[in-house]
Amino acid sequence: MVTSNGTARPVTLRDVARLAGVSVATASKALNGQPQVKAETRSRVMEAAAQLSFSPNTLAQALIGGRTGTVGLLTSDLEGRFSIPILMGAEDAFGSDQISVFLCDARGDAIREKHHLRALLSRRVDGLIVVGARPDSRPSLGRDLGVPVVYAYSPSDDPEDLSLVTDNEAAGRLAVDHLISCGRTRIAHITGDPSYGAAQDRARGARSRLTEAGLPLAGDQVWFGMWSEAWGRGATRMLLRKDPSVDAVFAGSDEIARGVLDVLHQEGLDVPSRVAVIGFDNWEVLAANARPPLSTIDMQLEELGRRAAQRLFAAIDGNPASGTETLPCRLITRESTAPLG
Amino acid sequence: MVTSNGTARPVTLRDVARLAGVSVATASKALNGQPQVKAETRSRVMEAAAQLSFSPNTLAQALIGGRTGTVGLLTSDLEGRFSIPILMGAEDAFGSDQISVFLCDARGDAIREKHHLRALLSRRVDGLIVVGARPDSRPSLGRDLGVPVVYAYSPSDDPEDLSLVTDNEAAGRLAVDHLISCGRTRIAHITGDPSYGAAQDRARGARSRLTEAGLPLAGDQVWFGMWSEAWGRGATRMLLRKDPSVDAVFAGSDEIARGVLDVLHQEGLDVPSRVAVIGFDNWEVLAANARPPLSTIDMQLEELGRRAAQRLFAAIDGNPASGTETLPCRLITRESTAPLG
DNA sequence: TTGTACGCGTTATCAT
DNA sequence: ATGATAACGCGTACAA
Repeated sequence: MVTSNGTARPVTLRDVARLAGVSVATASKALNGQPQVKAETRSRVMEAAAQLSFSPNTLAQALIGGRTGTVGLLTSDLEGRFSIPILMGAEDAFGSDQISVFLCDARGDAIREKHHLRALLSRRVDGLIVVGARPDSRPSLGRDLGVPVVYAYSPSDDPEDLSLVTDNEAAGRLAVDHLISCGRTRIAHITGDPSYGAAQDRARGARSRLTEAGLPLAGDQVWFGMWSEAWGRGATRMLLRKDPSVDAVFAGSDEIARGVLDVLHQEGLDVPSRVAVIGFDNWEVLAANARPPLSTIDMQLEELGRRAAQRLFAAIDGNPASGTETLPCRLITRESTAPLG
Repeated sequence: MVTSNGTARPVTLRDVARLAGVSVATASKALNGQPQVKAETRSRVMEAAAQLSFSPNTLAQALIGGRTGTVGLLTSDLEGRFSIPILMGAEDAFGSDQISVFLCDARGDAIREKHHLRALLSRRVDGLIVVGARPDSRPSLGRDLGVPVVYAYSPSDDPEDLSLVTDNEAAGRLAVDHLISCGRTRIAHITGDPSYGAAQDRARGARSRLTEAGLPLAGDQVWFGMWSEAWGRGATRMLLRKDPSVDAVFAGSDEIARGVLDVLHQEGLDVPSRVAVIGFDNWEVLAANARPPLSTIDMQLEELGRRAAQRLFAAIDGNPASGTETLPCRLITRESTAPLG
């Protein structure tokens, strides 16, 4: 572990100044592009810096400037697949702006979250993004943290906070709208855990679009259950028994959709000619590799993460916002939905 | 954005000292549990600190101590599912030791990686963990970074670096061993991209275990292809045509295994009574929800991440290691493998 | 054009 | 037991 100055100590501006034969102040000015420095001096300093592969100690800079150029990303559920794209989008947006990201996973534990929060604040992060595990509201971190906070995916329960969420109701409308435009008239909805606000919102959107079109809900009910493939299979069997005439299924997740497809195959009902199926999440591995490839709704979570980063920027720069901002979902059409033959 | 001291400025030790009516030096000692301070004074300081909800500025501490208590996590592929568990394990191990983690995603781009590396070094991280996207060797970051580095999943191409990888050859042996112990004698191997060292290693392990047992490789070849469900389907069809007597399939990934299951169902071959299937990765959503639930190999990536963190600790504390350390995989038995009726 | 001096917040050393 | 002071690495107002 020997650095370029031949010791274990990192290279400092003093080392550069000494090598260039100037004072630290001049070295600082030269490297920071201040105009009041002779061209030849500047190049001598730059050369020295390069030779020692000097990189300024960000901590010292932060201590002066009051800004650390860091933000905290507080997630409750890294394992779940929803956090990741959001996190990627945010990381991407920050990375291009020279901001470094502290990652903290609270694992759904409030104690651990408090702990991480303290750590982040003592590191003087310039702001925080809180990424929830599920699309329901979560407790606010409070109003007086000293740094701006943006909530993504899970909105804060304090309306004064700024939250960014996906528009689940519109997504439900979108899915059903697509099935209708494929000429389907016997549309069913199989979805997951009814305690999820998102499940309710999507169902409401689906119902309202059906009503608009004067169409019934096939099976006469929304099939709530669990977010699993197995439930998709079970619900489909019940649905087919109750209403064999169904010609389209809107599934609340791609996992559920995979279960739906499985049973439709077993029953010899072709997709999409006999029954169209649309999923939710656009979880590529599941959706793109389904047989047939699955049409689905994309929540554009990476975009949500990017947007959260932008909002945080603005707040850091003194332009805070508040309230809940809703982002649209996008329809992805693959082969599991098509116009009726 | 008003902090507890009534201004926009974070609370400093001076504020605490003033409120407690002591000097900053004494306040510091009191809060840091130094013995040479009167009990009553200490409690007065603690109270003041609590009242102002003071938290020490880590930057200033780091500036003195030379240690920042931060590490960089440099990943090349956040999207891929292999980085996440490793990252979780590392974050977990660090979190419990008061270390904060900078997350950087290079997105497989060497330029971006260099960029992030510079940023991390200028933030004076105490160490780095480099998480690769695929289990093949990758270019070393170099020997003279000034901080210790641990490579996880993708080993460094410099043997002087410390790398932690999974034992793919042993994993291949393990999978086949399990199928043999289920009484299977016509075992085939369908796997992914042959340019992956891991694919080759697993295949080698599988072959060597078969040879030991005096068993042939069903289908007379390893079916290399792609890491996709579709390839699993295609390869299985070819396999069944070439060798209908096959009674077990070792799939190189759970995705491939899902494709295998799909075709076996279509062909009316029951799993596991007629054909046993074992996957690889223990990707829960795919494996646990398969029909039937899939036996598979778990790479214990979270443990690998934790281990990487430990090794980095040791190196930071002056006990560096080097070379490649290999971690074992674990067999997960579910219902897709069982003794022959 | 260059150098000196101070401050950022904290800890450690040395007096008191 | 407490306080004044230096030091960490850098940027910047000010003096030269």
